[in-house]
Amino acid sequence: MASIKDVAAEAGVSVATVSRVLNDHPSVSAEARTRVLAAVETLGYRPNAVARSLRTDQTHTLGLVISDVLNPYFTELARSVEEEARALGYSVIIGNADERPDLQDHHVRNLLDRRIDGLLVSPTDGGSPLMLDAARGGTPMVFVDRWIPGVDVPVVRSDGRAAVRDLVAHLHGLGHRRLAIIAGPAATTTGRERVEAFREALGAYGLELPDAYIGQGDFQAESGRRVTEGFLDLPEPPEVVFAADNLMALGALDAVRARGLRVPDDLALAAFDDIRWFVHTDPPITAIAQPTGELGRAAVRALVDRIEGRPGQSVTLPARLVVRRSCGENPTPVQRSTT
Amino acid sequence: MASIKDVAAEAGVSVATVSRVLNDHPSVSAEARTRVLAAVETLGYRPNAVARSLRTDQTHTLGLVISDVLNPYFTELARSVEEEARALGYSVIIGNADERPDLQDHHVRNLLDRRIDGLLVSPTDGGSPLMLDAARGGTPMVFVDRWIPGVDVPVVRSDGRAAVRDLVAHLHGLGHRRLAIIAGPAATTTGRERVEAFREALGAYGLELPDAYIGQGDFQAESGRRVTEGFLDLPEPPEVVFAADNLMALGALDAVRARGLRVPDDLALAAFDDIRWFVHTDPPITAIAQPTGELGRAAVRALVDRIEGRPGQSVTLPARLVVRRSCGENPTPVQRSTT
DNA sequence: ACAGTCGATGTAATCGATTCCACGAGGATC
DNA sequence: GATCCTCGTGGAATCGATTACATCGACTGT
Repeated sequence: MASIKDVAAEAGVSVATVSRVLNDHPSVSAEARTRVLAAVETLGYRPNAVARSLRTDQTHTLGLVISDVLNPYFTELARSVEEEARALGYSVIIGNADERPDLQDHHVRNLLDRRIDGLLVSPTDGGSPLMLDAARGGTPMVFVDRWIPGVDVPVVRSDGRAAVRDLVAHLHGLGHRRLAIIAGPAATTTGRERVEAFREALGAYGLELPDAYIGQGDFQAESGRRVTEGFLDLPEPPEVVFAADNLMALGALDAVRARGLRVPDDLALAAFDDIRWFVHTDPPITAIAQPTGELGRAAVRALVDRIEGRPGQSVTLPARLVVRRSCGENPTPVQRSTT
Repeated sequence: MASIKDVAAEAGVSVATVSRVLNDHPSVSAEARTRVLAAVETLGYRPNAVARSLRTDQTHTLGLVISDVLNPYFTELARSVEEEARALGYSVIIGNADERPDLQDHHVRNLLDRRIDGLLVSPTDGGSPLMLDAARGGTPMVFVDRWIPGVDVPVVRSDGRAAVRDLVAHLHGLGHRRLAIIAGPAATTTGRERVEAFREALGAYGLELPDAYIGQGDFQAESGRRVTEGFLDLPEPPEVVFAADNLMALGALDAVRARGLRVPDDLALAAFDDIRWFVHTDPPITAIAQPTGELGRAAVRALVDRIEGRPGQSVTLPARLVVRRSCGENPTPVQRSTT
């Protein structure tokens, strides 16, 4: 592969001049510029990004560590992140943690070794030593969706509190009184927050959230299935299950189906995170939708701000309830005004 | 960030010795090794992968350019690719082409500039000049799922012919005679092949595939919706629609639903690529399942073989039909023996 | 006419690693 | 006791870019 020296030789100039042309530095003669450009063309030369990064100490690359690529919420997030990053002149390297802290650490380390300019993380746990060091250390960082408390890093996320209240209002209106939740890992902020928001919303109606109605999941489908089976085995099973993400909702559907039961007649179902398939499931699933694309874009903007020396804002956007038929028929149209 | 020089100073040895310890070169004294390791520990030193790559001309990185991250088939592929690559000591950088040739070229160029060790591509088109150059040029390359004919690059893919025959047998057995297909772009191999396989299979039953029953899609949901609407507007609409991927099947569902029609009574539906949600859609969707994980792993093995100087085999694995209820009730269990 | 300025260019240092080569000490061989 | 290896080590070149600094010619202003 041709290097800058080859181009310089071909054009009959020094490597400095070639570099100047490539980075369009002002003081290059038109003459030299055309000769260099011609040489670049004939040799099919492309600058070596590795060498360039070593010298400039910039990779123009963002690292994105997401919790699970198989979760449509995170792929949508990843897509919007890449899109916005590209628009701002950055590439993105994605690391998939599969909800495993060890894998998450592996990717963070790998990205740091590659000297990415900044890191976008949706942490799967409360923060390993490595993650905390990275956050405190030099690398610009932004949390997206989930975050780690007590660390001075901007957070871009969505607030589901109001939407959860709307959901509970909807469920209560349909006559449901025994409401259960499939929670995410307590080590994650979204794992805890969604339970708390649910409990608070229930409280407003004088309802309790007994421990038996809090199933411990891990944001993966299999745990949703397992927890739902547990609920169904209870002497007094819940009337509604609220899954804290879409994959656990899928697992819940598997469990209900395996028993030959029906949603919503035997068990109503709602989920956090809306995905396109929820429109076509049997029945269509009531869900809380996050402004995923906007979240991804805002996160990139915040990170690039930090990288380029500007402050870098935390952002919180509201989620909203999308009512479908999985919690009961003839739903009262409870929608929040925010779009 | 600490460099190898800092470590050398801290340990009281030369950088050469530090490098030897880090790459466990045999001729280093136990004494020096422990001193270096201690210095590494106290400084929290991590080798700069950029510098290392520049010197060794190896990045231990694979590029993966996929057609669409929002397509669950490709995310599953990406996941298995990353998994196998990690097991073999490589990282993966994913580029999402969104089914757009220009974006695909952007990512290929970007990956080449980063001097990745090898490239895994599922091309969105017949091959841009850049792609062809890359294939012929030095970079080891392997095609996965889709490929470009006439280029000497190993191909790892799945053969759906037998499964499509099974599908048509199933449909014919249910009494369907007017069968339509939502095709992928003619510029992609999978776009063409699936139509051809379908046509051939129909031929075996003396059925035609008229042009009006071939809808041109682009593997995205919106095109599936549009094409299906066209089918429904025909004076003699088809009885079955076979979508060449899962996203176009989603679009077809949208279209059917928008008209207040029902699957399979008003229109039967089948899809290429099986996904977990197909079990829970209304009705569950009959699909052709690819051994996606195995495909990804085989592709990585082939690519790493090439990178490390071994031949690099093409691999073709069979797909299989999974019958559900979207083509009609009481299905004859047509299953191929292969798992 | 001469000093000063400016624009274009080249030389060389530099980024952080790897690795060839030379060198010195110590042990084995005769 | 001289020679020859072997082993551990350090110095320095190298990878492919960027960029500070020096140089040189031409032009300008007085």
